[in-house]
Order: sequence, then structure tokens, then C-alpha cells
Amino acid sequence: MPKTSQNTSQTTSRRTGGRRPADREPRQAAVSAAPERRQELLAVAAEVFAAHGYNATTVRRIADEAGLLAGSLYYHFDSKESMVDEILATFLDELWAGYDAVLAAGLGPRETIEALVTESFRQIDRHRAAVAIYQKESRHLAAHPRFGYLTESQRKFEAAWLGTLERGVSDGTFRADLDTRLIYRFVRDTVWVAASWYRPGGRHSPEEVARQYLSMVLDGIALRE
Amino acid sequence: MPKTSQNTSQTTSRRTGGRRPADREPRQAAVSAAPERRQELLAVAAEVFAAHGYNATTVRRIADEAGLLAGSLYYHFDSKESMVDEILATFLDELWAGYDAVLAAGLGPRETIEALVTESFRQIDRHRAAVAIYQKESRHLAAHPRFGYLTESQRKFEAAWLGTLERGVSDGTFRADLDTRLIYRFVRDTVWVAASWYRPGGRHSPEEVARQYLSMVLDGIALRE
Amino acid sequence: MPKTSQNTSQTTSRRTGGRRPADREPRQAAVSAAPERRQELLAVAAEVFAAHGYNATTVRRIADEAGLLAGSLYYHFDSKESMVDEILATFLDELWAGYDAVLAAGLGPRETIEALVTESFRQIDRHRAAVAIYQKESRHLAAHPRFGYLTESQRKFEAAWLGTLERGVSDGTFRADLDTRLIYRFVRDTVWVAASWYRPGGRHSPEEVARQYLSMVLDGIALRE
Amino acid sequence: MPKTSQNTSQTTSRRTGGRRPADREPRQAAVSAAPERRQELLAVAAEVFAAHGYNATTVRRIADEAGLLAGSLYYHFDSKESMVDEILATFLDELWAGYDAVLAAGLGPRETIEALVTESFRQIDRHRAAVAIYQKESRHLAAHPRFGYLTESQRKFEAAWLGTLERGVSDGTFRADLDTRLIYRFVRDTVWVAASWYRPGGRHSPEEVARQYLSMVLDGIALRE
DNA sequence: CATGAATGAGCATTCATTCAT
DNA sequence: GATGAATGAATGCTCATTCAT
Repeated sequence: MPKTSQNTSQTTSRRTGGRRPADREPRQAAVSAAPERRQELLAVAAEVFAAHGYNATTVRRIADEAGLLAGSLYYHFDSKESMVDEILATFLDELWAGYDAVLAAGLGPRETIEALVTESFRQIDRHRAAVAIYQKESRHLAAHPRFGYLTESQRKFEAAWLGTLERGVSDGTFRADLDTRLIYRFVRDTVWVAASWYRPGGRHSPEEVARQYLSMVLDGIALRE
Repeated sequence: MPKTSQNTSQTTSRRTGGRRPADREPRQAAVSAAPERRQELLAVAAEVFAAHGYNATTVRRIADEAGLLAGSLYYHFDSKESMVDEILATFLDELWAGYDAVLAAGLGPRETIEALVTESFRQIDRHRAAVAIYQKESRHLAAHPRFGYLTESQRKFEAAWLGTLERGVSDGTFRADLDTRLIYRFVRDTVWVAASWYRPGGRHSPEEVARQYLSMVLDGIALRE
Repeated sequence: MPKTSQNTSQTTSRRTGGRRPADREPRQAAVSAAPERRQELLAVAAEVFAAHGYNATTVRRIADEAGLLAGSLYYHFDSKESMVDEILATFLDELWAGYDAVLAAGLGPRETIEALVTESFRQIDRHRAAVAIYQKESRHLAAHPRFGYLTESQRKFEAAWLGTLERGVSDGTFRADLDTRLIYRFVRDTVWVAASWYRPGGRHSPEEVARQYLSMVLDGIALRE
Repeated sequence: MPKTSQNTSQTTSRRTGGRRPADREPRQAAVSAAPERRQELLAVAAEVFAAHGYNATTVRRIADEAGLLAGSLYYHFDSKESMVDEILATFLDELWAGYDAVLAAGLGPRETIEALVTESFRQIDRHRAAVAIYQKESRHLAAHPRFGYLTESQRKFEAAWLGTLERGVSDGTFRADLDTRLIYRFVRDTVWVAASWYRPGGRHSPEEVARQYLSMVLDGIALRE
């Protein structure tokens, strides 16, 4: 789950050079013309994309769900593609804001992993739909140059997690008898697939889910005698 | 990953009443008109479905890859749908043959889990494409009545795993301080998502991957002092 | 290039009964709400229509070029159609003012042709965009009853030119060994297509271009010995 | 009216590297699968394009006129664009086959012009629709890289005609008192616009029209005393 | 068994136009 | 006078499927 620049946190200026925002919306809108509508529509779109998949989601369906006609969506967005784009980019921006804070905190490997997992579940809680989309679609979206930032994020993501795990193996925090890449995939998948069943407002808070997941991941499910 | 009847193991007569096989192909006509061709085509289809997703896969693409024209596929199969159907059904049949054997062996909770996980990785090894398809598409395919057996299999799957886990919690094999459903999801996802990155013939054999996964799942990744 | 009534020269009251002007704008309301703005917008529209064709020109494009939003154009004009209408009508009015003056002057065939050609190049110079639009679009616009005046103008145009040519053939001014209709088309096309490459302010003044064209048309390009 | 390679005369191997033909049609068709249908459809398309303009022509319209459904056209062609492409390219290929033969014949300036004009009217006779399309659409089609060959052809066309004219001015065949570019445009337009009114099988054969046009162009329409 | 050609329903997108503010 | 948001009809194109040969 990558991003282009990790230090900046503005919502749109990174990736593709921030050229899109100038295209349509804020013509001379200094005070801004109504970004809420855009957000509403994106929220609806994200939900539908997550439920049915990007390809299987028709623009009509999104429009229906949002209460307008299909064509009207094109007043707000350039294309169906640019909707997922904005959904994913917004999510990744926020994710990396959190991750970067964690990584900059100078914690030990175990604490870093704990913080990353907790942050991940918080993101799943806030951006469930976006995470689900990311899980299902990022692979083939990444094929388009427009979504290059997905690959970029993936790279950074792997570096952060794998690096922390290796650091932990070196200093004796984590077991050395396992293939580190296997551990990485295990932890990564374990955390993110949760988006497919997690429902915000359910039995457990994201922090609680994180706590139990961490407990399983770190200490296993077998009882120690 | 469920099936309708676990005791029978014939390749096609179970599920949804076994009505489909009568549709087109010459049943299992003694000598038969080349059932290998059918399998070849299904293998190609499975690969393409796995790589691009069911919806995104065009019948033409499958045909291209198989070296014939799109229309010609309809000599062998009723529809695109019936292709996934057969792919998934075949996979689930084999999966449940294995699972049922394990479940019938009367092992303890830990050994049962170990055997199930190992069997799962063997299936991933043999049916990588089918497993990947199952992961990505089963949710929305299950909406059609034709794929009722997917839901059915899911139910059986959950019963088997969750039952074993609960048995293990009761008898002190597994930790009691965790939400059992959370453990279930954790183990389930952990195992099956592997299909998304596992490549047969890679660094580790399925048994080796299973061993390491089991080790992580059971004992965690943290070093015990 | 015809018009309905050649004797009147007011800017809008002829054609299709002059019903449109009453539609929206404050007629020619004494002080009026800035008719210059209207002209500005029409000039922009004409330019865009000429450059990209009527159909291919979107209302948005015109608006962009004029610095307002697409919808805002509808304060000034009823429709895209009424923009071309006004552009073409204005041009034809002026063209016929010139032509009618020439035709009323009682010149001989050769002098009439010379004057018509010169007048035509003057119009191309003044209304380049309108002429280009007329060339490209009049055929299919004429299908709509609203643009009946185009057909009407065509008829008058042919009558004027063909009549003059025939008069010249009769009195020995022009060659008699050629199909008169062929001569007509030759002269007509020759003159008007110039709008597609002529750029006001270029190497030659319209009068100079007219002079050379006339020289070619009347005496040919071959050197006489 | 240009072409990429003037020496070869095969119908499709030049331009865009000849990659398109491999795309769809001749799969393994050695003997060829049915190029007649393709030609029929192209003829219909050309007619409609010529009558209503490329943009204004809907794929539905072409299909209607050809007696099939819009989608079915896509079995034969990649896109609406590739239809015009093929129409124009075929025409230009044939045009240049003729032009090149003329230019290679080593005739004097006057005879060359005569031959080019005659050849042009023959092309107008054979490819009326294509010529009309070329006249109306080449300017904006040439914007797409795919239609680069249009610009290329234009360049060659100008070189051939302008060169011949200049040769004629030098050797005293043509008048020296006129702007050569003006002569060029005059002749060029004069000839090609004829496509907008010429109807094959009409009063005059192409050769007869050519003869009269040449007579006007070379010697003018004024009677010499 | 396979091809070639066609169908028809559906999809993303465009665009002239409307209208409340 | 102009904006922002929406409409609705149309457009180019895709695709699973059919079927005569």
C-alpha cells in the first residue's frame, strides 16, 4: 500500500502531478464550490465498487444508488476510472500519513509491528470500502500507468513491513527459523483480508480486533503450557 | 469451501441435483468424444479466470488462448458460467474428498487443524487457479442459485474448522482468551489467501509452506524466551 | 449564396419571417442589454465552428473560448443552432447587399463577373469564418426548414452567376464551346473554396487575390504565344 | 493526397506498418475468408460518410444502411475510425498508383498537368465517396497520428503539382505573372471540389469533364478574339 | 468439431439543454 | 448575466451467445 511522497499529507497534490484537480472543479472556486457532493458520491461509489467489484459495477448502478442519472456523474468526475482513482488515492494518503508517523517514531520491531497492525485496522475501520477495493482490484488496476502509485505504494509497504520484520529477526524479537518473506505475506494478508468481513460498528472495535490479531500473530493460537 | 454431499466422491453427480451434466456432452459415453479436450479447455479457462477475474475474462480471450474461435467453445460448454461452474465444482469435489478423509480420521483438534492446513496447501498446489477463482468470485457467484453449492460448501467448511477450533478450546489445546470466530477467520484467510501468491514449483513445497504456516499460526512469530 | 429578399438590407427582419428575434433578446431595445456581448460571442462561435465543424463543436468549447460556462450561453442564445443561424444570416445579408448592388449596376457580363468575384473575395476577407461554415455545413443545415433561406440563397446565387455567364456566352464575351453549368461550377467553387486557405492579413489583399483569380479564370494559366 | 510509399501498390502493407491486417481478419486465412463482405460494408460506409460527414455519421446508421446491427460491424472492423482509415487509404493507394505512373512518364509540364487532372477525375469517378470524405475530413483526421499518412500524402501531392507548375513557369509553358502558390491552390481546388457535385454516370464522362476543366484552367473562359 | 457472421442487450461516455440560485 | 448541477437522449463499442455451413 504505497504512496508517492510520504512526508506530505495534502489530499491531492501528489501523484500524477496534481494536474487533475485543475481540470474541472475549482474553476475559480476560491472558497470551493461544494466538495461535499463529490465526497458523498465517492462514498457511494466506493461502497458499490467494494460490493460488486470495479468491473461489475456499472456507472448506472452508482448513479442509481446516489439518486441521479448516470450521465450526471460526469459533471463531477471524468470517468469511472477517476472515481476509483480518487477513492484509492485518498485512502492511501491517509494510510501513509499513519504509517509514516509510526515509522518515524523510532520504536522497536515488536512495537512497530503492533502499531502498524493497529493503524491498519483503524484504516480498515475508516476506509473499509476502499480497502476492499484495493484488495480486489489493485493488481489489475496497477497495469494502467495512471495507477502507478499503487505499485509504488506496494513497494514502500513491503519495505516497511519486511524491514521491520527483518530487524526483529536480527535482534531476537522474532523467530529466525522461518522464511521472512513467508512471515511478511502471512502478516500482510492476515491483516488486510479482514476488510472483507469486518463491519464497522460490529462486535469489536478496530483496536480490539487489532489486539486479538496481534496476539495470534505474535504468540499463536496454541495454548502454552 | 463446502460441498453438498461429503460421502460421495464421483466427479459430477452431486451438487444441484446433477442435472447439468445431462445437458450437452455425451454423458460419460464409454469411449466418449475426447474428454481430454474438455479438460484442456477448462484448464485454459481456469488460468485466464484466475489471472483476470471472471467478469473481466471474455469468452474470446479463453478461445484465443486455447487456439479456437469464441463460438466454438459453445460446442463444449453451455456458457461461460458453466465453465466456472465445472472448474469450481471439480476443485471442491477434490477438496472435500481430502477434508472428509481428515475429518473421518478421528484425530485430536491440533492434529486435525494441522492435517486440514496441509491438505489445503496441497489443494492450492494442485488447483491454484481454481482456488484463486474461488477466492475472488465465490461471493458474487453464490448469488445465483446455480452456485448454491458454494454457499453450502462454505457452511460445511465453517462447521468443520470452527468445530475443530472450539473442540480445541474446550480441551485446552487452543487458547480460550480469544474470540473463536476471530480465530476461525484468521486461520481461514491465512491459509487460502496464499493462493494469490503461491506458485507451484516455487521455493517451497506445499508441505513446507504448510509446516511454516502452521508453526506461525500455532505458536506465533514472536520468539519465546 | 442566396437570400430571400434582395432589396431589403436590414440585419434581421428577412428570412423565415423574422420570427426568431422575438424569442428571447430584448429586440433592439433602445439602449439594450449590450448587443456587443452578443457579437463577441458570435465571433467566438463562428471561429470555433469554422475550425472544427458545426457538429464537432460543443457548446462547452465555445463557452470555454468565450470565458463563461456552457449553460450561460443560453442566456444569450436559444440554442447552438440559433448561433449558426445568426452567423450565416448576417453573412448572407451582407453578401447580398454587395451582390445586389453589383447586379443592379447594369454592367456587361465580363464586368459583372469581375465585380462579383471581387465582392466575393471581400466577403471572404470580412467573414472568413462564416464563409467556411457556409461551405462545410450549408448542405446539411439546409435540410432543416429553419435554414430554408440557405437553399433560397443558393437558388438566387445560381441564377445570378449562371445568368451572367449565359449572357456572356450569348454576346460572345465567354466561350461557347463549354458546358455552361460546368463553367458555373468551376467559377463558383474556385472562388469560394478559397475561404479554406485564405487568411486575412496575409500576403495578398482580397482585391489582389481576386485580380489574379480573375486573370486565371478568364484567360487561363497557359502562356499565350 | 499522399501515400507513404509510392513504388509499392499492394492494398494494405504500407502505413502504420501493416500491423492491422494481422489483428483480426486473416487469422490463418490463406485463401482469404471473404473480403467481399468487407468491401460491401466499406462501400456503404463511404457513401454515408460522404453524405453526412464522418462525425455526424453514426455507426448505427451505417449498419442500418448495410442491413445489420451496429454491433455486428465490429466483427469486421475495429472501430468507426478504422473504417474511414481503410476507405481513405485504399483510395490514396490507387490515386498514387495513377499519379506515380504519370510522374514517372517524363512528360512536359503541360502534358503532366493534363494527365494529372485526367487521372484525378478518373479517381473522382471511381472513388467519389472517398474523395468527398477526404475533402471534408482530412484536415481534422490528420490530427490523429493514425492518419499521419494524410499529411504525408498532402506533402507529396503539393510537391508533385507545385513542382510541375513551377517547371512550366520556368520553361514558358505557364504564365509567369501569377503567384505560383495561388495557381496551385486554384488548380487543386478546382479539380477536387468537383467531387462534391460530380455523379458517376451523369451527363459527362470523367474524361470529358477533365477535358473541359483543363480547357478552362489552361485557356480561361473568356473568348479570345 | 470448428468457423464466420450475426444478434441484442448493455455499458461508459458525451452533449445540448434546463433551471434554481 | 452567470453558475452549478442536473437531465435524457444518443453514441461508439463490447460481449455472451446462436447458428447455418
